Amino acid sequence: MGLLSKSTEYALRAVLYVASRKDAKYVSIREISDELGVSFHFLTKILQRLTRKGLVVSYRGPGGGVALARPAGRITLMDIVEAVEESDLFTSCILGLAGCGEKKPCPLHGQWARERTGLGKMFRQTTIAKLAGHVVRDKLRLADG
Amino acid sequence: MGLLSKSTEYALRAVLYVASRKDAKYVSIREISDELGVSFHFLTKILQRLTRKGLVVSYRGPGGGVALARPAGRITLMDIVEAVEESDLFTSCILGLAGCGEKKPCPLHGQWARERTGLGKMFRQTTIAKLAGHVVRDKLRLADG
DNA sequence: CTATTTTCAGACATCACAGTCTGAAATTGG
DNA sequence: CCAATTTCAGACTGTGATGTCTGAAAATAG
Repeated sequence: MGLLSKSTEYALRAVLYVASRKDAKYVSIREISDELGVSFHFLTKILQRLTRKGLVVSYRGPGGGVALARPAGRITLMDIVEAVEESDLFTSCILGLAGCGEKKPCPLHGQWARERTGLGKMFRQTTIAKLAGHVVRDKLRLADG
Repeated sequence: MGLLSKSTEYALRAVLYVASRKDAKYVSIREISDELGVSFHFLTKILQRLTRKGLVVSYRGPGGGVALARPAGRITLMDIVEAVEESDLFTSCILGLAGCGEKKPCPLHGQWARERTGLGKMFRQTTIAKLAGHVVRDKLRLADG
């Protein structure tokens, strides 16, 4: 099992792509799906979710597309993950036990809680701006290959 | 998305349960599924996988059931995960990009690689014996509630 | 040998995620 | 107004993980 769902992977890649071309006003979903090599219609649904959540703004018609709703430096990975992913990786028990916590821990609770905290910190502290800058400077790819 | 699949969660809980009752020679799958509160038939399939992989030995007939194939101190969480889980969480790209690695990293590669290493260490260094001991000593539960 | 208990094996059903398709609504440009 | 472009909306299908069911095979006890 991957850490993130396909939907979340695509959402992150799409947002990073948009951020990495901040010269453009709106970036069309068709361009994004072509560049990322993913299904146009599927990506459309995912980006609509981000639009409804207010992370992205969209515009219809020629020259339209999507753009970030706020500066990339104020959007974190966690913002995207929470908007798309439903199950909460950062609070649930690694053995899937309901009610696992400090009071009634599962045998792995302590160790998993530590790892989970580190992961959460990474997602909360990393901004789209930082990664998009990384992409532009080092010419990193957002597609397979 | 959870970190582990349901199958892997059940496998870990079942193995921990068996290890925590090391007085018994064989523990029947019926007893395990009752104690864990999971489907008997589903758990049977998962334990058969562990049997085929050589982590567990089984015996049919009255008084039969499953037992650990080697001392719990020589079975790690990683052993179980690798036997049940197919996709490899500990080597794949967090954005799902094929060919992501040190040479052609995705923008998140560095950060994810660090977290991933910590996770892998936890799974590789933690033995069933340690956790089962934890369960027995502190009377921890392996079922919901 | 017979009946019971248990794992083994595989078919089948169910469900969520992933992906496809068609058409409506909005916007632009001529 | 008209045609083209693009997002929005939702129905539909495919696929793999999850879960259920039935019966065979092995072992035990009487």
